[in-house]
Amino acid sequence: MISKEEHILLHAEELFAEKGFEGSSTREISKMAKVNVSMISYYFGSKEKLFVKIFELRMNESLTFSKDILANENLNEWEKLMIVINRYADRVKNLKTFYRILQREQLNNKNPYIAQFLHESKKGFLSIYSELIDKGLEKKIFTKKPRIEFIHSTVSGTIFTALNTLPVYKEFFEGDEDYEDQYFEEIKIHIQNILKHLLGYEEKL
Amino acid sequence: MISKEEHILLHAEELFAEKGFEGSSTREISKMAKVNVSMISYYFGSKEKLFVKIFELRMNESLTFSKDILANENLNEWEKLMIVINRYADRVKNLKTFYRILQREQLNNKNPYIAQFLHESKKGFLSIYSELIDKGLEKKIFTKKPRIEFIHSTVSGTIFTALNTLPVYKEFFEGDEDYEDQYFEEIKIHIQNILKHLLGYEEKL
Amino acid sequence: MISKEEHILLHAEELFAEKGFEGSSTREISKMAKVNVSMISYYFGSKEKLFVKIFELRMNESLTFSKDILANENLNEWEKLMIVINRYADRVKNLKTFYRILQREQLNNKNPYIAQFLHESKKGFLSIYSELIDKGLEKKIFTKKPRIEFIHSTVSGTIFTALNTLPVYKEFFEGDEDYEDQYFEEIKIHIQNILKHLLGYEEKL
Amino acid sequence: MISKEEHILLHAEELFAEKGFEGSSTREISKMAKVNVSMISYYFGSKEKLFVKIFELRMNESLTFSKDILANENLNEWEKLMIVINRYADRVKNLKTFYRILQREQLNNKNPYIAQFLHESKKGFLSIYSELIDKGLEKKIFTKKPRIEFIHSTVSGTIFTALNTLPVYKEFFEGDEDYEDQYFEEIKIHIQNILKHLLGYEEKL
DNA sequence: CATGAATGAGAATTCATTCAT
DNA sequence: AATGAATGAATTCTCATTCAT
Repeated sequence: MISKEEHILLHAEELFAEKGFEGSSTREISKMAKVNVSMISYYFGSKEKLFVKIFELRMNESLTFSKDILANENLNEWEKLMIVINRYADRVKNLKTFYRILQREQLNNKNPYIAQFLHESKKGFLSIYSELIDKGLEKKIFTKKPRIEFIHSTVSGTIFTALNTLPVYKEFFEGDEDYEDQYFEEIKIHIQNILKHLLGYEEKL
Repeated sequence: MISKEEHILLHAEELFAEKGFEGSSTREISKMAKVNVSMISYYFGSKEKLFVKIFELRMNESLTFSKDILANENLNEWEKLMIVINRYADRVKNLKTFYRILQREQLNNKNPYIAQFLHESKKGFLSIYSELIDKGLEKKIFTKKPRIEFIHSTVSGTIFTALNTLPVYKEFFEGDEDYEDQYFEEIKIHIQNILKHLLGYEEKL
Repeated sequence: MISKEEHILLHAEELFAEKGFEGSSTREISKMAKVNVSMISYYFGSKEKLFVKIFELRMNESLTFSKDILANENLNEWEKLMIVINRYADRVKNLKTFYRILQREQLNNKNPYIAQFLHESKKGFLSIYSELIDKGLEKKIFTKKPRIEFIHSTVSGTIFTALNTLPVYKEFFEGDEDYEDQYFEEIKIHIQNILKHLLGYEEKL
Repeated sequence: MISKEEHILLHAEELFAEKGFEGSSTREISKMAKVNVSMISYYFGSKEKLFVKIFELRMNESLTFSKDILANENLNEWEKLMIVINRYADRVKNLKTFYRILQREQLNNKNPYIAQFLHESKKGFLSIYSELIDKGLEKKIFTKKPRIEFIHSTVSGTIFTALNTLPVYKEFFEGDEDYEDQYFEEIKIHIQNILKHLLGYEEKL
């Protein structure tokens, strides 16, 4: 059974994704969640605190996301990198709603708490890429040393642009109903292909 | 000499970039532009019309953007592609402010006029990529046929993510004051590198 | 105990009667009703909806007004006609405030909903007059057949002009404080007198 | 050749008739008259002074209206009364626009100058009716002495209600395009008929 | 714990008028 | 004498939040 609080939160996430923070009114949230307006202040303190709560919820879900992978001794660096990126792509696809909010917030830089969050999260990815690539080079799995920023810009950028532009792609290429799912699978391979090239990685037989 | 109308428009662009459409109040715009609040309605009709005006202004600036390049008979497809992409990257860098607004509007889909604009603009890029790549393949300049969507996702995504994440990169890699300009020059080469790989293009000596 | 909503409505009616819709500001209404300005939007949605609400309230009060009289088998057509007109005159006198608004709205034709309302209401009176006079002629109670429009113009016109011009009459003829009440009683007899003449009706002994 | 001032005035009259004083903005007036907004303040001082100017213009046109008739020794009182009333009806019909404004202003009582004007005008009619009826009774042309207020209420009321309700009449009785002109001619006879009855006047052969 | 009526600050816009030219 | 750009007061309405129950 879902709690009333969570119920509000999920509807709020949806509305924030669609209309942004300022564009979403507490009235509309409360109408969608079919609760009284005052419930938002009651449960979360304020509209802004509700917003932050959504962030915390989703971000915490992915906190332990990569640590275990990095620590796994049965995987080599290329495999680890692929798992991190594939999981990331899946996550973005599955939490479309939330990642819309996140992208907007990246542009906003308004709420300092969230800004900090995003900042750290990005630095986290940069560290992971740094560590994996350095180790891979040491082990000679990788033969080229690219700028980490480029890796990040291309990986994240490709995933998010794919997500945001999908409807246009679908129309332009007259895709069927499975287009989206297929596209997201193939884009992982596309990224993998690019990374192989950038890192000079050769799959062994 | 800059007109009062243009003066307001430029300040509005800045604020919209920073806080979004809903997040920017006419009061604040007028305060920034040091004019009376009513001037916005007076010159533009409404806050929304001002917003659209900014769009029209910037988009019209880039209307004839690519047509002349495609028509140029002295360039081969690879060269054309590079020029289109490099110009795009430069433009995004130079009009940072506007492209923040544009990115947000991509997420919003609220104003139907602007939504249409963006939609067409994207389809325009897809056509250009399609045409150039097909011709390049015909002429055997390119040896691989990638999905056009992938090209678009990666090119646009890399540029925009670079733009948005630059402050984080700068901090993480302790970049100096020239970091930004250098980064934007190098990212063009990075994209070029990826495209060479994806298209199977080999530079002739 | 009167509700806050009704309280606002009554004060608004008064102000609308005095100054018209456009001439009455929400601020002034709220000041008169001693409530916060936002209460008007809160309770009624908008100033205009409040206005329409007043109309609906007063018009609904008089909906069943005439039907029961027309159906009464113990009254002849002359008696029915007199009751309809006398009730109308009384109503106009008792709801002076509302009928000021109504008269103005007749001149305005702005709000389509209200325009429709008034249109139907007038057609209702024309039907009643038509029916009663035709039946009265059939039964030979009436001996002359006047144009229904004339009956309507004269009956309604006399009542409303009396209402609007009363202060002038009172001053001109130096009426005492009972002048108004007496006048309204006598004007009913005056109308009756005219109608007897127009319909060729002879009271039987 | 019409002056610019008069040009504005006529367009303003039209708009005031349609939307009332508060409902008509100087911008709209200026747009209708195809002049700059500031012209209204420039020529008339203010919107309100323009409004009063319209009143003065139309009222002055009818100032000498009745005096000459009353003084005419070749007409008896009944004939004079008929001329006064017929002219009034014609005037109301011909200056529909202005009389819409006037009727609204009767309900408003806002501008004290205009209120005074209307007050005096009505008292003027009451005097004329008084004088003519008293003299007619002296001369035994009239055999009944009605209340002057009733005469006024019925005459003015019938004319104005006819004017305002004509569209409804036309629809209800499916009148053709000449309906309005015919109606206004017949209503004069209708009023004459009523007055004969009220004054006990018998036409001599 | 939960509600919903009520609040007042702030939003965008329209308005009549003024002022420099 | 005439213009039109510019003004700031006032308008209606929406908003997040509070408070009594």
